[in-house]
Amino acid sequence: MHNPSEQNFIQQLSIDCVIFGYDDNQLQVLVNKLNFNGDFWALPGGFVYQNEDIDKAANRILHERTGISEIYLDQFYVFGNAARNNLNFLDALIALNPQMTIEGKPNKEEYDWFTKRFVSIGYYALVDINKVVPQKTDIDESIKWYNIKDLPHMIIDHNAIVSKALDSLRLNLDEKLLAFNLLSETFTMKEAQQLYESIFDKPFARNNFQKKILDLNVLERLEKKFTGAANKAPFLYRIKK
Amino acid sequence: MHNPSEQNFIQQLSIDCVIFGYDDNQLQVLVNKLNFNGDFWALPGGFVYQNEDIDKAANRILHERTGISEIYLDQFYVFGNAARNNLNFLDALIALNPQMTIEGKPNKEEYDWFTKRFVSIGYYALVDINKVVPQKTDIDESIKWYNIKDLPHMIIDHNAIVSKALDSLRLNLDEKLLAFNLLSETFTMKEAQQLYESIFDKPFARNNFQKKILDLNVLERLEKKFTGAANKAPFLYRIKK
DNA sequence: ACAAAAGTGTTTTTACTACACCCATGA
DNA sequence: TCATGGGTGTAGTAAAAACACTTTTGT
Repeated sequence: MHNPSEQNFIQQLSIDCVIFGYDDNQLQVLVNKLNFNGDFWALPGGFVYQNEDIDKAANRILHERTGISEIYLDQFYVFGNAARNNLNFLDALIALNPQMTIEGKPNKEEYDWFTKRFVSIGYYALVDINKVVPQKTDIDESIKWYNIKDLPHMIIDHNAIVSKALDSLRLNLDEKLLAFNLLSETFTMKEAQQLYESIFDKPFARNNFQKKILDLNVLERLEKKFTGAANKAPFLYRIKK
Repeated sequence: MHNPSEQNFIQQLSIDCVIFGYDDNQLQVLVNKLNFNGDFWALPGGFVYQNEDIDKAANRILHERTGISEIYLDQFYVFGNAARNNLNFLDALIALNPQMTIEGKPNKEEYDWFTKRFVSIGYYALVDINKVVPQKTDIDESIKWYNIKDLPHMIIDHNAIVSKALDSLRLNLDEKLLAFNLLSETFTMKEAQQLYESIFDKPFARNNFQKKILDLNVLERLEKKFTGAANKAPFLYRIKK
């Protein structure tokens, strides 16, 4: 685990990323499991270099974890409760990881920075799940997509951060036409509808949905997609360039 | 000027407050003029104690400057460009304030913390301008209300912070019914309309505005307000408890 | 021919806007 | 009685939701 003070990071400031993907008709969130004994999950996050814009830092973290850049990314909230520190997490960690102690006590110097209170800026990203190869860092045992309705219990307030990210996504969805970032380059209207339904967790009327989306005037209709099913083949769409 | 590192503040993190009031049919913003030679204006701001929630810190800063608490307060954005520091400000300051130098150079130690890059959390507040007695701190020469259309040129990105705050206010206005925080406890429909018109900088139709606001079902109608004018007396309204 | 799912058109409802009228008030 | 501004009702318009029908596809 890196000591941010050694790396010219801003102290006590972190960035947490809620990376949304879409698969299996459900919203998915990228979560890593930490590389310690015990089950500790966390959102991908990081710190801000002294000479780095916070937006750049969020992009860097995202690129490290997903391998892609030029992804949609939006700052949505700052989590800054005074109680927001890693003390509980460290206690649980120490109990299960005796190698982290010296004569039964945690190595105070090494973990001092880490147990301080952190103010964390929340960013959410929307990515095409097929273009992403999740990347572990050295503190991760694994990094995987989890259905947003079935997330593990994460450290600190990371579950609450996901909730708030989803609220912000819903608010900004229509305004910024950003849902399509979650789909592959071409998609059918039904896929778009199912995506919207999974984000808002409610059904939409098929015909009215199509009308509403096409009236946005941002999609172009391509060829039909023949699936072999015994029914009318749907058109494929793509975002207008 | 306080050195935040001496006061157990989180380093390189600040809070800037856009305090909105309403007077003279126009939105007003509380701005202080700094207590140095030269014309330096800044938004009321401050820092976050190690053991203090960021929301509490914003409330504390607001209370210091306005004397009131339980005011509407909302975090709206984080300003975190790497170039966001006080170097330009300090240069201008030094040029006009020779007493701040030692043998022609600024006292490096004293201003070191101050010239670092700061990440600032923006909060906006809505206050009843009549209940506020603006409070100077020791770094202020004055603190005054300025018409939002006629703000002075402020340090760093403070003018941009006000713009962003106004955008957020407009977006949240209907949703959170918070405009009425800017009015005194009882008000006429015309006053409410003029407030909305000043916030959105456009006219509303009188009858439709009344219908829309009353349909929100958050106001109760009180007695009439007789002004002595030769016309029908308007009703007073108050937010339902 | 049939079921399934896609495309499209029509009606209904709702919300918003524009226009119009009447009423209270004090000079 | 008059001008002024406030309250309210109604008609028109546009957007959203509900309903209905037709077309394409492979078995």
